[in-house]
Amino acid sequence: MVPRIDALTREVVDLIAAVVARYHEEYEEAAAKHALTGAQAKVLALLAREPLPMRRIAQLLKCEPSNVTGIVDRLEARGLVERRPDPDDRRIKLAAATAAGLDTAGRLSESLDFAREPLAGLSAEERGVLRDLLRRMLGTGA
Amino acid sequence: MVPRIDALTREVVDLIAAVVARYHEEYEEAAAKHALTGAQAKVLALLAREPLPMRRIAQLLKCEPSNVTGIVDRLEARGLVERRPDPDDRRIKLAAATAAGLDTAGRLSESLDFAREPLAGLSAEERGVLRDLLRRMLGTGA
DNA sequence: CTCGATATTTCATGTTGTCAAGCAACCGGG
DNA sequence: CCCGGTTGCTTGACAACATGAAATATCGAG
Repeated sequence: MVPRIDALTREVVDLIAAVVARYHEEYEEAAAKHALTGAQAKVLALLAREPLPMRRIAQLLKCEPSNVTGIVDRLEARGLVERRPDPDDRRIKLAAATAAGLDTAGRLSESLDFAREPLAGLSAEERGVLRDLLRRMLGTGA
Repeated sequence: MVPRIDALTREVVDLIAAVVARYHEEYEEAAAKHALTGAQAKVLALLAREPLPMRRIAQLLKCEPSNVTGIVDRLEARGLVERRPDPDDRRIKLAAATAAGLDTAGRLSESLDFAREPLAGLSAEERGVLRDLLRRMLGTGA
């Protein structure tokens, strides 16, 4: 039998759940401000950094490639993203942010206030401690 | 020039994003183990604590009541949840977990390993520090 | 009793997600 | 070269989730 979770761990898990809920809420809200869904905002943010093959987007989003087709379709229909051929492999289609897409992505990341808001109450030193703890939490992955 | 968000805060935000992504992944996975979707698991977990009016579920899920109708429909079709009349107000329908629902909810929460896995690497003292930092992050949002 | 507010459902619609099937293009061994 | 297997993407059918508007039933105040 698995040992029971102690009260402290339980509380930390609940706090993490609260952080997750709040992060999501703010992310969707920020995306909606630009008439984007969460998934669309995520893809646009990825493509604002560099063009990516459809397959790669699916890997990063942990979903099926056929799903990415639809999301990119909608972004493309709004002129935020375009599909380009890959010069080295004609099977591959590179999704890339257009100028309008880059602009939207920029304004989107500015309105992601999750950064400033909840972390504002912590000192630089405390943020450093938090960073180290989160790093170690994520470090040993499965 | 002073960046809008310093590098340390940026990194903490990225780490939080990673935690959020991982939390979701594991939550969906745990739900899928019991043939539930994430939304269904969430509602079932709520109802395992106490019966709730449809409207209240919608508030807790931050979605429209009409959406809850469908989710509860699916849970009810599988015998995990039932709708009861509210003795005090005949407009209200109380969604309540059945015995089977309570059983599933119990096994579900056991398989939510997010607790043990990533936190296992931290000492009790470190978990205490993490708890305090998260509390303050969520506290007032000031 | 009547009127407005509340609780839920139904319907239409759109987005996200899966899976299976299909097509085009790459790549290896003959 | 060509052939067969693999890879990358799209299409189609379908389910779940989400919203908004409209319908129904009930409550509560005047």
